[in-house]
Amino acid sequence: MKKIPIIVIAGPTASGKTALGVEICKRIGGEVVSADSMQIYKGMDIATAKPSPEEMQGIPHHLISIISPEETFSVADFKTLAEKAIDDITSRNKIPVIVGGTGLYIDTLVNNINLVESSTDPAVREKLEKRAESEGAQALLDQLKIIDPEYAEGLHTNNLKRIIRALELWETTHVTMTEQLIKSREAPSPYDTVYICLECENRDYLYKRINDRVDLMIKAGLVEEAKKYYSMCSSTAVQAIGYKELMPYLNGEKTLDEAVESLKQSTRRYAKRQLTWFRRHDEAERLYIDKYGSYQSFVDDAVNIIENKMKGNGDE
RNA sequence: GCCUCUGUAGCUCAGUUGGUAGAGCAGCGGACUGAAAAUCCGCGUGUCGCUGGUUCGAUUCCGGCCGGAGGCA
Repeated sequence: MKKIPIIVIAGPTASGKTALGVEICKRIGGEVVSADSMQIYKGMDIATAKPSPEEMQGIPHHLISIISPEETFSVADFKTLAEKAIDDITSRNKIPVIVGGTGLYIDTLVNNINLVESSTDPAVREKLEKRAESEGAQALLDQLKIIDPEYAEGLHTNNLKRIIRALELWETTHVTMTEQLIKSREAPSPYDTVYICLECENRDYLYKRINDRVDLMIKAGLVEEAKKYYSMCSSTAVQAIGYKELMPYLNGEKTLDEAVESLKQSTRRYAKRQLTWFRRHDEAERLYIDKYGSYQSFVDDAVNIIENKMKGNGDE
């Protein structure tokens, strides 16, 4: 069966993925599929640095601002929606360009990780959380050791979220995490992927871009946006970097400057984690954003890589 | 000008009765399968201001110099 060509533009926050994605779409006839766990939410525009209509330059963008901040969202939801978007795009003879910084979402989609169905249950999760409070995380980990020793082996006692998730998976489906890790990978990926990863040789360069962008967000009205949306955010949406860091200021516990500093720091740490995630992709083509003399040469390089790779893939 | 205090990690500071040093924060590395902008794990990164002296050995004691803070004139 012929594989579907897709392009991935990954990289840390503030590395220029959005702009590059649009440029690539213009050159090769593509449409953007956002792989961003927070841009998915309506209204949270400034905090998540969503592209404005002008920045989109007429290129269709999928999976941005499609669900309410009150709703929860997960990788599984993302995969379903992204597959639909890809079908839609390819049916119109356009190329899907996956742009985003949520590594888990991207890899789940691209590698066609098939997650077991109906494996979440808020009630089960809550019950496990309560048990962890009364009995301690170690008790849960001990239980997991009996159910799924292999997976439990790699978990630290402090990693309560993962312990709970593994137990939840078992209680709702009687599939162990170890089984899911294997089964989920059995189906081959339907995609021929050109994976481009934005990197930065000098970390300070990226950090400066982050700091500057946070300052711009504040000027653009991030504080007002936080007041408007923070209280209605679901357990997923509250995790966004931007509002929670400003709350101490809005509650009078910190000055605005202090809150902004901590917002910048959270963003820098996030970028670092993203870099770690994408670093493991040996197959990805890396573009170092601080190594180009002009924006034009940067875009040219990216397009060249894509065209060469796609030609190569087509020959196979 | 004199007196006092002070100089140790990127920052704030501990400390060594003389055997080249350690906390917090910052930072760095890693993991990641339905919360992932989340969550978790690991790692001191150092001319102890400079320079002489005493000593087997000085970041530590003594002298001088330089920088900083305060006080008296």
